[in-house]
Amino acid sequence: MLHYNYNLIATANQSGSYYSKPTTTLIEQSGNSSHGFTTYPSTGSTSVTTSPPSSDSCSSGRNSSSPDYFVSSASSGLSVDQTDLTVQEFEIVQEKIKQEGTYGITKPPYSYISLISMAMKMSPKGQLPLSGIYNWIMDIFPFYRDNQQRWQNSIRHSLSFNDCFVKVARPLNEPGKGCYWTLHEKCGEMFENRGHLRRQTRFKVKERVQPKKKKSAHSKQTKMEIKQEEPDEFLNSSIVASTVTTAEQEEDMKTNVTSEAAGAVSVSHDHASWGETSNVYQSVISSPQTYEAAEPQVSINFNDHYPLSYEYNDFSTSVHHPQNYSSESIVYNSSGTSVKNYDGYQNTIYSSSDPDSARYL
DNA sequence: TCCTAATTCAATG
DNA sequence: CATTGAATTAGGA
Repeated sequence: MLHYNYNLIATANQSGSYYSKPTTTLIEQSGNSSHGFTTYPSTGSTSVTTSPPSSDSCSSGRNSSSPDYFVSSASSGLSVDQTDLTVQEFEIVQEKIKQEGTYGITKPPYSYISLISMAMKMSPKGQLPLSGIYNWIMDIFPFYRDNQQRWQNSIRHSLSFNDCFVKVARPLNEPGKGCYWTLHEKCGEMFENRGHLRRQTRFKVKERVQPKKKKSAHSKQTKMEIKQEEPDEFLNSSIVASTVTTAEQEEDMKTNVTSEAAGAVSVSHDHASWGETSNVYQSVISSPQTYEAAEPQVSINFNDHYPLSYEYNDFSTSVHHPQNYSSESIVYNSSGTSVKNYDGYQNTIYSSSDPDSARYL
């Protein structure tokens, strides 16, 4: 079976790692495959543990040229873990890439939420700066090399709005701006059932209660419910501090995600701007909390987030991308941010608002 | 058809 | 870059 090879190449240097985009090569795979994408081990139906960056598989001392950094159960002949549909989605993406050289210019059938999740899960540390998310998306899905202003704004909105994404402070001695983003340790597989377009339920850590009633309260707000408050300790649990998801926390999560706790609830305020219990509409915003920096006490070099360079086949530079996209290597600086941009890539093949794009998939 | 998740525009810090 | 609001679009039960 043919697979793209995303071998890790240990060529990181002190000035930071970089991605290189080598020439396209297909490698013959037998048995276990190099999947090309990676996810964290899925340990259960309710949790994808966003493991501390320090335990990222990328830095676990494997042979640098071994593709086993990328784990695939789907193409190994084993049954696919139902909780790990992300892997399956990746398989689909890869198939598409194999056929067409790139995912193609069509709009991928994934929501921004799922794109962000994929990018994070694929990254060596499970966390990426905003620019890293942008670049990953553009690398894999050429569609998003257009209309950047629009969708990138949406990405930012998604990151801020959804509790499943949490900020991780940039290590103190690491230059660069912006923080890292990672998945909440207990957001689970958000797209368990079916596609990656719409989740059944939004993952919420804690309901943000509207601090003050805006006048002109709208009709939409009539039908609201009060959801159960999450224990403070849950809210405050550091995402980098706990690898283990306790049974209790599992319960919390389930409750959190699915409950509508009739007649809840004592509200404990740990954020000044959170008002009293009241109705919530869809604008329940996550706490603007920033988690502790990853491995703050560990010596940090610039390669912490991209400890190793890796190269992958250049599916994004194949036949289907417009000519004005040059395929030179993407070089990531110390913060994992690509210095390459697609600014010159404003072709007009698409309108991102083209509702019909997906039908070509 | 309804509920609400997702997207978009855009103001503000 | 990040947060938030509001309006709109759209997935899918």
